[in-house]
Amino acid sequence: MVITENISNGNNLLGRRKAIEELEKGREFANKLRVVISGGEGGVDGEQLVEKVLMSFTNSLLILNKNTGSNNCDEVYDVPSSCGINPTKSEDSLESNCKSSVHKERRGCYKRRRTSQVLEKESEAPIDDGHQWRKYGQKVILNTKHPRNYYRCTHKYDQGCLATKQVQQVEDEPTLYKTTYYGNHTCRNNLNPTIILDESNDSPSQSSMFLSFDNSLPTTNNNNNNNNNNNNNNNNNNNNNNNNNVPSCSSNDYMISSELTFDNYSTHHHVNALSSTLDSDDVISYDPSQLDDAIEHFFVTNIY
DNA sequence: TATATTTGACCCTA
DNA sequence: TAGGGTCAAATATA
Repeated sequence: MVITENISNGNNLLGRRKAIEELEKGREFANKLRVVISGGEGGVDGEQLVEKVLMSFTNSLLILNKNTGSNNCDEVYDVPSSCGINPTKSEDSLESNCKSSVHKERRGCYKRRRTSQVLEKESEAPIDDGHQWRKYGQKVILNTKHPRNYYRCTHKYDQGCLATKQVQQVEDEPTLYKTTYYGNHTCRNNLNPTIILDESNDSPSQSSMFLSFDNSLPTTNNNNNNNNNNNNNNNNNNNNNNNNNVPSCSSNDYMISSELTFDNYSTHHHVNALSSTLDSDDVISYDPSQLDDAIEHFFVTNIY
């Protein structure tokens, strides 16, 4: 794998070299995994390979993050204690729970989110990111012309997914919408890769996508769930023409922008490793011709 | 009928 | 204490 790096503040060459080694390992494991998946090689534990791949990527990111010296974005929201979440119940039945007198007394007992772990994105139109959102509020914000819209993940109650987003029209550019994402999607839909592709933009410089390397999310232990997820995702695909997933910022999340060419994409998307922990100016450019299909497939099918 | 949206109220945090 | 995030009843929609 040829990797050209433009990490402006990544002066730790040794660390970067290690990162590259880890990425190469990841590719190697992914290749083996591809063989396993295709049924060609018996006796090889696919789950172990997945874990190795994830470990390689995680190590790489740790190294890169270490080089950049930032450590933010470790936030996970607290679930409001007042509204006991029972995943076995439907959302509405849970909302009914929340409508109980006990809950009513605790109305508003939420914790205001801290300001970290956010991802902001501006787009010509409200982003259809592939997740199912439910609007729960609208608020006029001081000194703004347009109200701010509040959305939560549809699976907040049935799966305890705490991801939320806010959408607000940009004042200066009425055609622009600023979408701010908070929290990770923990719902099963999130097994789609966390990729934001703004295909509406012709200019590569305006397009970006977001990949999450968060290996804390369900992987091999949820094979059954994964299958279900695939079904869910298919359903979601039906519901969403532009199935872009919502990113959320964690220590393992990376913003990818336009310099990486995925063969499966008609447009070119460069890798601009803008992570929660990397400075926005930090760029890792990968030689597109060297990107292995298996890695790509891995990204698309397993990450986040 | 089920699900989603609207909107005023509630109340936590800066 | 004002502003902003969330709740939840009312309403709309499929």
